[in-house]
Amino acid sequence: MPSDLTRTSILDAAERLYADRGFADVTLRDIVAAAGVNLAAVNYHFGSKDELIAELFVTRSLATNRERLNELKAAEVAGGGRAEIDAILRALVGPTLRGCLGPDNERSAAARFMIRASIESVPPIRRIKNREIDHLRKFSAAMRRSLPGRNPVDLYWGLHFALAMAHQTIRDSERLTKLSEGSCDLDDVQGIIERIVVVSVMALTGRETDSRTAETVAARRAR
Amino acid sequence: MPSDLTRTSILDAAERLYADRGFADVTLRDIVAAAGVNLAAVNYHFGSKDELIAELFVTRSLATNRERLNELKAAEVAGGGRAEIDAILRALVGPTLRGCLGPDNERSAAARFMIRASIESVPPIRRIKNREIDHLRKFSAAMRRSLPGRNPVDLYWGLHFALAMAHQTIRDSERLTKLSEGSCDLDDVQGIIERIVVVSVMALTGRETDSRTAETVAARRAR
DNA sequence: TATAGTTTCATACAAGTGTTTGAATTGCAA
DNA sequence: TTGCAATTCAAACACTTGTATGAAACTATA
Repeated sequence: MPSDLTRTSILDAAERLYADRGFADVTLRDIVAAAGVNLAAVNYHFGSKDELIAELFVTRSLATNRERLNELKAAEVAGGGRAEIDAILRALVGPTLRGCLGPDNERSAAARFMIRASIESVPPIRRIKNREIDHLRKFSAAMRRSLPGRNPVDLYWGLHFALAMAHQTIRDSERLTKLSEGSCDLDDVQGIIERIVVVSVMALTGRETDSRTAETVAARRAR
Repeated sequence: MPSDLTRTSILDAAERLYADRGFADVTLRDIVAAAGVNLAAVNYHFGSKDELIAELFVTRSLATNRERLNELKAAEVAGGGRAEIDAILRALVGPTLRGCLGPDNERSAAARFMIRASIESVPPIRRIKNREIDHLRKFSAAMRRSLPGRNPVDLYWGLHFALAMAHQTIRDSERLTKLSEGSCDLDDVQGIIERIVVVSVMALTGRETDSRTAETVAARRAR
Protein backbone atom coordinates (compact mmCIF):
# COMPACT_ATOMS: atom_id res chain seq x y z
CA MET A 1 0.00 0.00 0.00
CA PRO A 2 1.86 3.10 -1.18
CA SER A 3 1.76 6.09 1.13
CA ASP A 4 1.00 8.34 -1.84
CA LEU A 5 2.78 11.17 -0.09
CA THR A 6 4.97 11.94 -3.09
CA ARG A 7 2.03 11.68 -5.44
CA THR A 8 -0.04 14.03 -3.34
CA SER A 9 2.76 16.55 -2.91
CA ILE A 10 3.17 16.70 -6.66
CA LEU A 11 -0.53 17.19 -7.25
CA ASP A 12 -0.76 19.93 -4.64
CA ALA A 13 2.33 21.76 -5.80
CA ALA A 14 1.32 21.51 -9.44
CA GLU A 15 -2.17 22.80 -8.78
CA ARG A 16 -0.86 25.76 -6.83
CA LEU A 17 1.86 26.66 -9.31
CA TYR A 18 -0.37 26.33 -12.36
CA ALA A 19 -3.02 28.39 -10.60
CA ASP A 20 -0.56 31.14 -9.73
CA ARG A 21 1.59 31.32 -12.83
CA GLY A 22 -0.24 29.56 -15.64
CA PHE A 23 0.59 26.46 -17.59
CA ALA A 24 3.09 28.05 -19.94
CA ASP A 25 5.36 29.36 -17.20
CA VAL A 26 5.58 26.31 -14.98
CA THR A 27 7.98 23.47 -15.73
CA LEU A 28 8.19 20.05 -14.17
CA ARG A 29 11.35 21.22 -12.43
CA ASP A 30 9.40 24.04 -10.78
CA ILE A 31 6.80 21.58 -9.62
CA VAL A 32 9.16 19.01 -8.15
CA ALA A 33 11.15 21.77 -6.45
CA ALA A 34 7.99 23.09 -4.80
CA ALA A 35 6.89 19.58 -3.89
CA GLY A 36 10.31 18.65 -2.55
CA VAL A 37 10.54 15.51 -4.63
CA ASN A 38 12.72 14.21 -7.39
CA LEU A 39 12.22 15.17 -11.02
CA ALA A 40 11.70 11.58 -12.11
CA ALA A 41 8.85 11.17 -9.65
CA VAL A 42 6.42 12.87 -11.99
CA ASN A 43 6.96 10.39 -14.76
CA TYR A 44 7.06 7.52 -12.30
CA HIS A 45 3.72 8.38 -10.70
CA PHE A 46 1.83 9.96 -13.58
CA GLY A 47 3.49 8.77 -16.75
CA SER A 48 3.89 12.19 -18.24
CA LYS A 49 3.35 15.88 -17.65
CA ASP A 50 0.14 15.86 -19.67
CA GLU A 51 -1.29 13.04 -17.62
CA LEU A 52 -0.53 14.99 -14.47
CA ILE A 53 -2.42 17.99 -15.80
CA ALA A 54 -5.24 15.76 -16.95
CA GLU A 55 -5.57 14.18 -13.52
CA LEU A 56 -5.75 17.59 -11.86
CA PHE A 57 -8.41 18.75 -14.26
CA VAL A 58 -10.46 15.58 -14.20
CA THR A 59 -10.58 15.57 -10.43
CA ARG A 60 -11.88 19.12 -10.26
CA SER A 61 -14.27 18.68 -13.15
CA LEU A 62 -15.85 15.62 -11.63
CA ALA A 63 -16.36 17.50 -8.39
CA THR A 64 -18.09 20.36 -10.18
CA ASN A 65 -20.22 18.05 -12.27
CA ARG A 66 -21.26 16.13 -9.19
CA GLU A 67 -22.28 19.34 -7.49
CA ARG A 68 -24.26 20.42 -10.53
CA LEU A 69 -26.12 17.13 -10.72
CA ASN A 70 -26.89 17.19 -7.03
CA GLU A 71 -28.48 20.59 -7.39
CA LEU A 72 -30.36 19.48 -10.46
CA LYS A 73 -31.67 16.40 -8.75
CA ALA A 74 -32.72 18.41 -5.71
CA ALA A 75 -34.58 20.82 -7.95
CA GLU A 76 -36.34 17.97 -9.72
CA VAL A 77 -37.36 16.39 -6.46
CA ALA A 78 -38.64 19.74 -5.20
CA GLY A 79 -40.69 20.15 -8.38
CA GLY A 80 -42.09 16.64 -8.26
CA GLY A 81 -39.98 15.30 -11.08
CA ARG A 82 -39.99 18.43 -13.17
CA ALA A 83 -37.62 21.20 -12.10
CA GLU A 84 -38.35 24.86 -12.66
CA ILE A 85 -36.27 26.30 -15.48
CA ASP A 86 -34.56 28.85 -13.25
CA ALA A 87 -33.53 26.11 -10.83
CA ILE A 88 -32.06 24.08 -13.66
CA LEU A 89 -30.02 27.02 -14.85
CA ARG A 90 -28.94 27.82 -11.32
CA ALA A 91 -27.72 24.24 -10.93
CA LEU A 92 -25.85 24.59 -14.20
CA VAL A 93 -23.96 27.81 -13.59
CA GLY A 94 -24.01 28.09 -9.81
CA PRO A 95 -21.36 25.56 -8.79
CA THR A 96 -18.79 26.82 -11.27
CA LEU A 97 -19.36 30.47 -10.47
CA ARG A 98 -19.33 29.91 -6.73
CA GLY A 99 -16.12 27.96 -7.12
CA CYS A 100 -14.31 30.46 -9.29
CA LEU A 101 -15.55 33.90 -8.33
CA GLY A 102 -15.65 35.74 -5.05
CA PRO A 103 -12.94 37.65 -3.18
CA ASP A 104 -9.43 36.80 -4.35
CA ASN A 105 -8.14 35.79 -0.98
CA GLU A 106 -10.99 33.34 -0.51
CA ARG A 107 -10.28 31.56 -3.72
CA SER A 108 -8.77 28.16 -3.23
CA ALA A 109 -5.92 26.88 -5.33
CA ALA A 110 -8.42 24.50 -6.87
CA ALA A 111 -10.65 27.38 -7.97
CA ARG A 112 -7.77 29.39 -9.34
CA PHE A 113 -6.52 26.32 -11.16
CA MET A 114 -9.88 25.93 -12.87
CA ILE A 115 -9.84 29.57 -13.89
CA ARG A 116 -6.43 29.05 -15.45
CA ALA A 117 -7.70 25.97 -17.18
CA SER A 118 -10.45 28.01 -18.77
CA ILE A 119 -8.18 30.88 -19.78
CA GLU A 120 -5.14 29.03 -21.07
CA SER A 121 -6.48 26.24 -23.16
CA VAL A 122 -3.87 23.48 -23.11
CA PRO A 123 -4.08 20.23 -25.13
CA PRO A 124 -4.66 17.66 -22.37
CA ILE A 125 -7.46 19.76 -20.93
CA ARG A 126 -9.04 20.43 -24.29
CA ARG A 127 -9.25 16.71 -24.89
CA ILE A 128 -11.12 16.20 -21.64
CA LYS A 129 -13.50 19.07 -22.21
CA ASN A 130 -14.64 17.45 -25.42
CA ARG A 131 -16.12 14.63 -23.39
CA GLU A 132 -18.26 17.00 -21.33
CA ILE A 133 -21.24 16.78 -23.64
CA ASP A 134 -22.85 13.76 -22.03
CA HIS A 135 -22.98 15.69 -18.81
CA LEU A 136 -24.68 18.66 -20.48
CA ARG A 137 -27.25 16.39 -22.08
CA LYS A 138 -28.72 15.78 -18.66
CA PHE A 139 -29.39 19.48 -18.39
CA SER A 140 -30.86 19.86 -21.84
CA ALA A 141 -33.12 16.89 -21.05
CA ALA A 142 -34.24 18.54 -17.82
CA MET A 143 -34.92 21.75 -19.72
CA ARG A 144 -37.06 19.91 -22.22
CA ARG A 145 -39.10 18.45 -19.39
CA SER A 146 -39.40 21.87 -17.79
CA LEU A 147 -40.46 23.69 -20.96
CA PRO A 148 -42.06 20.96 -23.08
CA GLY A 149 -43.78 23.37 -25.41
CA ARG A 150 -40.60 25.09 -26.36
CA ASN A 151 -38.61 24.42 -29.48
CA PRO A 152 -35.63 22.26 -28.46
CA VAL A 153 -33.34 24.34 -30.63
CA ASP A 154 -34.18 27.40 -28.54
CA LEU A 155 -33.41 25.38 -25.41
CA TYR A 156 -29.99 24.40 -26.70
CA TRP A 157 -29.24 28.00 -27.48
CA GLY A 158 -30.43 29.06 -24.06
CA LEU A 159 -28.22 26.52 -22.36
CA HIS A 160 -25.31 27.58 -24.55
CA PHE A 161 -25.83 31.25 -23.73
CA ALA A 162 -26.11 30.58 -20.01
CA LEU A 163 -22.81 28.73 -20.02
CA ALA A 164 -21.30 31.44 -22.19
CA MET A 165 -22.18 34.17 -19.72
CA ALA A 166 -20.91 32.19 -16.76
CA HIS A 167 -17.75 31.09 -18.48
CA GLN A 168 -16.84 34.51 -19.85
CA THR A 169 -17.48 36.14 -16.51
CA ILE A 170 -14.94 33.80 -14.97
CA ARG A 171 -12.47 34.10 -17.81
CA ASP A 172 -12.47 37.82 -18.08
CA SER A 173 -13.82 39.41 -14.94
CA GLU A 174 -10.94 41.84 -15.18
CA ARG A 175 -12.22 43.43 -18.35
CA LEU A 176 -15.64 44.06 -16.88
CA THR A 177 -14.10 45.52 -13.75
CA LYS A 178 -11.95 47.90 -15.78
CA LEU A 179 -14.71 48.83 -18.19
CA SER A 180 -17.14 49.62 -15.39
CA GLU A 181 -14.40 51.22 -13.30
CA GLY A 182 -15.24 48.93 -10.44
CA SER A 183 -18.97 49.57 -10.40
CA CYS A 184 -19.75 45.98 -11.35
CA ASP A 185 -19.25 43.96 -8.20
CA LEU A 186 -17.50 40.75 -9.14
CA ASP A 187 -17.40 39.62 -5.52
CA ASP A 188 -21.18 39.38 -5.27
CA VAL A 189 -21.28 35.85 -6.59
CA GLN A 190 -24.90 35.20 -5.78
CA GLY A 191 -25.91 38.41 -7.50
CA ILE A 192 -24.00 37.39 -10.60
CA ILE A 193 -25.60 33.97 -10.63
CA GLU A 194 -29.03 35.55 -10.44
CA ARG A 195 -28.20 37.99 -13.23
CA ILE A 196 -27.21 35.13 -15.49
CA VAL A 197 -30.22 33.04 -14.49
CA VAL A 198 -32.60 35.95 -15.07
CA VAL A 199 -31.23 36.72 -18.51
CA SER A 200 -31.26 33.06 -19.47
CA VAL A 201 -34.82 32.54 -18.25
CA MET A 202 -35.93 35.56 -20.23
CA ALA A 203 -34.16 34.17 -23.28
CA LEU A 204 -35.92 30.85 -22.81
CA THR A 205 -39.39 32.00 -21.89
CA GLY A 206 -39.64 35.08 -24.08
CA ARG A 207 -41.47 34.88 -27.39
CA GLU A 208 -40.23 32.40 -29.94
CA THR A 209 -37.10 33.59 -31.65
CA ASP A 210 -37.38 34.83 -35.18
CA SER A 211 -35.11 37.18 -36.96
CA ARG A 212 -37.48 40.08 -36.73
CA THR A 213 -37.85 40.03 -32.96
CA ALA A 214 -35.01 42.42 -32.33
CA GLU A 215 -36.62 45.20 -34.31
CA THR A 216 -39.88 44.56 -32.53
CA VAL A 217 -38.29 44.82 -29.15
CA ALA A 218 -36.53 47.98 -30.13
CA ALA A 219 -39.70 49.44 -31.52
CA ARG A 220 -41.68 48.89 -28.36
CA ARG A 221 -38.78 50.08 -26.25
CA ALA A 222 -40.59 52.18 -23.69
CA ARG A 223 -39.38 55.53 -22.37
CA MET B 1 11.74 51.17 -50.79
CA PRO B 2 11.69 47.56 -49.62
CA SER B 3 9.56 45.22 -51.67
CA ASP B 4 8.13 43.72 -48.48
CA LEU B 5 7.71 40.45 -50.27
CA THR B 6 9.54 38.48 -47.59
CA ARG B 7 7.67 40.27 -44.86
CA THR B 8 4.33 39.60 -46.47
CA SER B 9 5.10 35.95 -47.18
CA ILE B 10 5.94 35.47 -43.52
CA LEU B 11 2.74 37.14 -42.37
CA ASP B 12 0.62 35.12 -44.76
CA ALA B 13 2.26 31.81 -43.94
CA ALA B 14 2.14 32.47 -40.21
CA GLU B 15 -1.52 33.41 -40.31
CA ARG B 16 -2.44 30.32 -42.25
CA LEU B 17 -0.37 27.93 -40.15
CA TYR B 18 -1.51 29.36 -36.84
CA ALA B 19 -5.10 29.24 -38.07
CA ASP B 20 -4.79 25.61 -39.14
CA ARG B 21 -2.68 24.13 -36.39
CA GLY B 22 -2.75 26.51 -33.44
CA PHE B 23 0.00 28.50 -31.80
CA ALA B 24 1.47 25.69 -29.77
CA ASP B 25 2.14 23.42 -32.72
CA VAL B 26 3.72 25.90 -35.10
CA THR B 27 7.40 26.86 -34.87
CA LEU B 28 9.28 29.59 -36.65
CA ARG B 29 10.90 26.89 -38.73
CA ASP B 30 7.49 25.75 -39.94
CA ILE B 31 6.59 29.29 -40.84
CA VAL B 32 9.72 30.12 -42.78
CA ALA B 33 9.50 26.79 -44.60
CA ALA B 34 5.95 27.55 -45.69
CA ALA B 35 6.90 31.08 -46.62
CA GLY B 36 9.98 29.97 -48.50
CA VAL B 37 12.27 32.35 -46.66
CA ASN B 38 15.21 32.07 -44.34
CA LEU B 39 14.82 31.44 -40.63
CA ALA B 40 16.59 34.64 -39.72
CA ALA B 41 14.13 36.69 -41.73
CA VAL B 42 11.55 36.59 -38.95
CA ASN B 43 13.82 38.24 -36.45
CA TYR B 44 15.14 40.62 -39.06
CA HIS B 45 11.69 41.85 -40.08
CA PHE B 46 9.72 41.52 -36.87
CA GLY B 47 12.26 41.44 -34.06
CA SER B 48 10.86 38.33 -32.45
CA LYS B 49 8.25 35.64 -32.74
CA ASP B 50 5.98 37.41 -30.29
CA GLU B 51 6.09 40.62 -32.27
CA LEU B 52 5.12 38.69 -35.38
CA ILE B 53 2.09 37.26 -33.61
CA ALA B 54 1.25 40.65 -32.20
CA GLU B 55 1.35 42.26 -35.62
CA LEU B 56 -0.97 39.63 -37.03
CA PHE B 57 -3.44 40.10 -34.22
CA VAL B 58 -3.30 43.89 -34.14
CA THR B 59 -3.96 44.10 -37.86
CA ARG B 60 -7.06 41.94 -37.64
CA SER B 61 -8.29 43.55 -34.46
CA LEU B 62 -8.05 47.03 -35.89
CA ALA B 63 -10.02 45.92 -38.91
CA THR B 64 -12.79 44.48 -36.73
CA ASN B 65 -12.87 47.50 -34.46
CA ARG B 66 -13.08 49.81 -37.44
CA GLU B 67 -16.01 47.85 -38.79
CA ARG B 68 -17.75 47.93 -35.43
CA LEU B 69 -17.34 51.68 -35.12
CA ASN B 70 -18.57 52.26 -38.66
CA GLU B 71 -21.75 50.34 -37.88
CA LEU B 72 -22.17 52.20 -34.62
CA LYS B 73 -21.71 55.57 -36.26
CA ALA B 74 -24.19 54.64 -39.00
CA ALA B 75 -26.71 53.61 -36.37
CA GLU B 76 -26.25 56.86 -34.50
CA VAL B 77 -26.68 58.91 -37.64
CA ALA B 78 -29.80 56.95 -38.51
CA GLY B 79 -31.19 57.63 -35.07
CA GLY B 80 -30.37 61.32 -35.13
CA GLY B 81 -27.42 61.08 -32.75
CA ARG B 82 -28.89 58.41 -30.52
CA ALA B 83 -28.73 54.85 -31.78
CA GLU B 84 -31.32 52.23 -30.93
CA ILE B 85 -30.02 49.74 -28.40
CA ASP B 86 -30.43 46.78 -30.72
CA ALA B 87 -28.44 48.54 -33.42
CA ILE B 88 -25.65 49.24 -30.95
CA LEU B 89 -25.49 45.60 -29.95
CA ARG B 90 -25.61 44.51 -33.54
CA ALA B 91 -22.66 46.75 -34.30
CA LEU B 92 -20.83 45.25 -31.34
CA VAL B 93 -21.23 41.56 -32.08
CA GLY B 94 -22.03 41.54 -35.79
CA PRO B 95 -18.60 42.15 -37.33
CA THR B 96 -16.86 39.53 -35.22
CA LEU B 97 -19.52 36.90 -35.75
CA ARG B 98 -19.75 37.52 -39.46
CA GLY B 99 -15.98 37.27 -39.66
CA CYS B 100 -15.61 34.09 -37.67
CA LEU B 101 -18.72 32.01 -38.28
CA GLY B 102 -20.35 30.72 -41.40
CA PRO B 103 -19.54 27.70 -43.54
CA ASP B 104 -16.06 26.31 -42.95
CA ASN B 105 -14.94 26.56 -46.52
CA GLU B 106 -15.88 30.22 -46.67
CA ARG B 107 -13.81 31.11 -43.67
CA SER B 108 -10.71 33.06 -44.55
CA ALA B 109 -7.37 32.36 -42.95
CA ALA B 110 -7.83 35.68 -41.18
CA ALA B 111 -11.09 34.54 -39.62
CA ARG B 112 -9.70 31.20 -38.59
CA PHE B 113 -6.68 32.93 -37.13
CA MET B 114 -8.90 35.10 -34.97
CA ILE B 115 -10.78 32.05 -33.78
CA ARG B 116 -7.49 30.46 -32.77
CA ALA B 117 -6.50 33.65 -31.02
CA SER B 118 -9.65 33.48 -28.95
CA ILE B 119 -9.28 29.79 -28.13
CA GLU B 120 -5.59 29.53 -27.38
CA SER B 121 -4.73 32.49 -25.28
CA VAL B 122 -1.07 33.29 -25.89
CA PRO B 123 0.90 35.98 -24.02
CA PRO B 124 1.48 38.55 -26.80
CA ILE B 125 -2.21 38.46 -27.71
CA ARG B 126 -3.34 38.69 -24.12
CA ARG B 127 -1.31 41.83 -23.71
CA ILE B 128 -3.03 43.44 -26.67
CA LYS B 129 -6.50 42.41 -25.60
CA ASN B 130 -6.00 44.23 -22.36
CA ARG B 131 -5.89 47.48 -24.30
CA GLU B 132 -9.28 46.83 -25.88
CA ILE B 133 -11.20 48.59 -23.17
CA ASP B 134 -11.04 52.07 -24.65
CA HIS B 135 -12.73 50.70 -27.70
CA LEU B 136 -15.53 49.15 -25.64
CA ARG B 137 -16.07 52.40 -23.79
CA LYS B 138 -17.43 53.91 -26.97
CA PHE B 139 -20.14 51.26 -26.94
CA SER B 140 -20.99 51.63 -23.28
CA ALA B 141 -21.26 55.38 -23.86
CA ALA B 142 -23.60 54.83 -26.78
CA MET B 143 -25.68 52.47 -24.64
CA ARG B 144 -25.97 55.11 -21.93
CA ARG B 145 -27.23 57.60 -24.51
CA SER B 146 -29.68 55.03 -25.85
CA LEU B 147 -31.07 53.99 -22.46
CA PRO B 148 -30.48 57.05 -20.27
CA GLY B 149 -32.87 55.91 -17.57
CA ARG B 150 -31.12 52.66 -17.04
CA ASN B 151 -28.64 51.91 -14.28
CA PRO B 152 -25.16 52.05 -15.87
CA VAL B 153 -24.17 48.93 -13.98
CA ASP B 154 -26.90 46.99 -15.77
CA LEU B 155 -25.64 48.37 -19.07
CA TYR B 156 -22.10 47.16 -18.37
CA TRP B 157 -23.43 43.73 -17.54
CA GLY B 158 -25.54 43.72 -20.68
CA LEU B 159 -22.55 44.62 -22.83
CA HIS B 160 -20.49 41.99 -21.07
CA PHE B 161 -23.12 39.31 -21.62
CA ALA B 162 -23.55 40.20 -25.28
CA LEU B 163 -19.83 39.84 -25.87
CA ALA B 164 -19.81 36.66 -23.83
CA MET B 165 -22.47 35.03 -25.98
CA ALA B 166 -20.78 36.08 -29.19
CA HIS B 167 -17.35 35.08 -28.05
CA GLN B 168 -18.33 31.70 -26.68
CA THR B 169 -20.30 30.90 -29.81
CA ILE B 170 -17.15 31.47 -31.82
CA ARG B 171 -14.88 29.66 -29.39
CA ASP B 172 -16.95 26.58 -28.97
CA SER B 173 -19.43 26.22 -31.76
CA GLU B 174 -18.44 22.58 -31.87
CA ARG B 175 -19.89 21.82 -28.45
CA LEU B 176 -23.24 23.33 -29.35
CA THR B 177 -23.32 21.41 -32.60
CA LYS B 178 -22.63 18.14 -30.82
CA LEU B 179 -25.01 18.82 -27.96
CA SER B 180 -27.85 19.68 -30.29
CA GLU B 181 -26.87 16.93 -32.73
CA GLY B 182 -26.70 19.43 -35.52
CA SER B 183 -30.07 21.02 -34.95
CA CYS B 184 -28.51 24.37 -34.06
CA ASP B 185 -27.46 25.89 -37.34
CA LEU B 186 -24.06 27.49 -36.85
CA ASP B 187 -23.91 28.53 -40.48
CA ASP B 188 -26.86 30.88 -40.16
CA VAL B 189 -24.72 33.78 -39.01
CA GLN B 190 -27.41 36.42 -39.30
CA GLY B 191 -29.78 34.27 -37.26
CA ILE B 192 -27.18 33.87 -34.55
CA ILE B 193 -26.51 37.60 -34.45
CA GLU B 194 -30.21 38.25 -34.03
CA ARG B 195 -30.50 35.66 -31.28
CA ILE B 196 -27.73 37.32 -29.33
CA VAL B 197 -29.12 40.79 -29.96
CA VAL B 198 -32.61 39.73 -28.89
CA VAL B 199 -31.41 38.17 -25.66
CA SER B 200 -29.19 41.14 -24.90
CA VAL B 201 -31.94 43.64 -25.57
CA MET B 202 -34.27 41.70 -23.28
CA ALA B 203 -31.59 41.69 -20.63
CA LEU B 204 -31.16 45.43 -20.97
CA THR B 205 -34.77 46.50 -21.29
CA GLY B 206 -36.38 44.00 -18.95
CA ARG B 207 -37.24 45.00 -15.42
CA GLU B 208 -34.45 46.22 -13.21
CA THR B 209 -32.33 43.37 -11.97
CA ASP B 210 -32.74 42.28 -8.42
CA SER B 211 -31.96 38.96 -6.91
CA ARG B 212 -35.57 37.88 -6.67
CA THR B 213 -36.45 38.39 -10.31
CA ALA B 214 -35.62 34.87 -11.31
CA GLU B 215 -38.19 33.38 -9.00
CA THR B 216 -40.75 35.86 -10.26
CA VAL B 217 -40.13 34.91 -13.84
CA ALA B 218 -40.31 31.25 -13.00
CA ALA B 219 -43.53 31.75 -11.07
CA ARG B 220 -45.32 33.40 -13.93
CA ARG B 221 -44.01 30.81 -16.33
CA ALA B 222 -47.11 29.90 -18.27
CA ARG B 223 -48.47 26.33 -18.45
C1' DT C 1 31.21 51.04 -62.22
C1' DA C 2 32.01 51.81 -57.46
C1' DT C 3 29.98 52.07 -53.07
C1' DA C 4 26.95 52.06 -49.27
C1' DG C 5 22.96 50.34 -47.35
C1' DT C 6 19.67 46.73 -47.17
C1' DT C 7 18.34 42.14 -47.21
C1' DT C 8 19.19 37.17 -47.31
C1' DC C 9 21.51 33.14 -46.01
C1' DA C 10 23.77 29.01 -43.67
C1' DT C 11 25.08 28.06 -39.48
C1' DA C 12 25.85 28.11 -34.78
C1' DC C 13 24.44 29.17 -30.12
C1' DA C 14 22.44 28.92 -25.62
C1' DA C 15 19.00 27.60 -23.01
C1' DG C 16 15.27 24.92 -21.59
C1' DT C 17 12.23 21.07 -22.05
C1' DG C 18 10.11 16.41 -20.87
C1' DT C 19 11.77 11.94 -20.49
C1' DT C 20 14.76 7.91 -19.50
C1' DT C 21 18.16 5.26 -17.12
C1' DG C 22 20.20 2.45 -13.81
C1' DA C 23 21.88 2.48 -9.46
C1' DA C 24 20.73 3.42 -4.53
C1' DT C 25 17.43 3.33 -0.95
C1' DT C 26 13.48 2.11 1.46
C1' DG C 27 9.70 -0.67 3.39
C1' DC C 28 7.76 -4.89 4.30
C1' DA C 29 6.88 -9.86 4.27
C1' DA C 30 8.75 -14.51 4.89
C1' DT D 1 17.85 -11.22 8.83
C1' DT D 2 17.07 -12.04 4.12
C1' DG D 3 14.92 -11.19 -0.17
C1' DC D 4 12.08 -8.70 -3.14
C1' DA D 5 9.43 -5.29 -4.85
C1' DA D 6 8.33 -0.48 -4.79
C1' DT D 7 10.15 3.93 -4.65
C1' DT D 8 13.56 7.61 -4.89
C1' DC D 9 17.49 9.71 -6.72
C1' DA D 10 21.29 12.04 -9.55
C1' DA D 11 22.58 12.34 -13.84
C1' DA D 12 22.31 12.33 -18.52
C1' DC D 13 19.77 12.14 -22.85
C1' DA D 14 17.63 13.72 -26.89
C1' DC D 15 15.48 17.17 -28.82
C1' DT D 16 13.32 21.53 -29.84
C1' DT D 17 13.03 26.15 -29.44
C1' DG D 18 13.89 31.20 -30.43
C1' DT D 19 17.71 34.08 -31.31
C1' DA D 20 22.34 35.83 -32.84
C1' DT D 21 26.24 36.12 -36.04
C1' DG D 22 28.90 37.32 -39.83
C1' DA D 23 29.53 36.60 -44.46
C1' DA D 24 27.29 36.75 -49.03
C1' DA D 25 24.06 38.62 -52.34
C1' DC D 26 21.44 42.11 -53.86
C1' DT D 27 19.80 47.01 -54.93
C1' DA D 28 20.13 51.52 -56.01
C1' DT D 29 22.44 55.77 -56.02
C1' DA D 30 26.31 58.77 -57.46
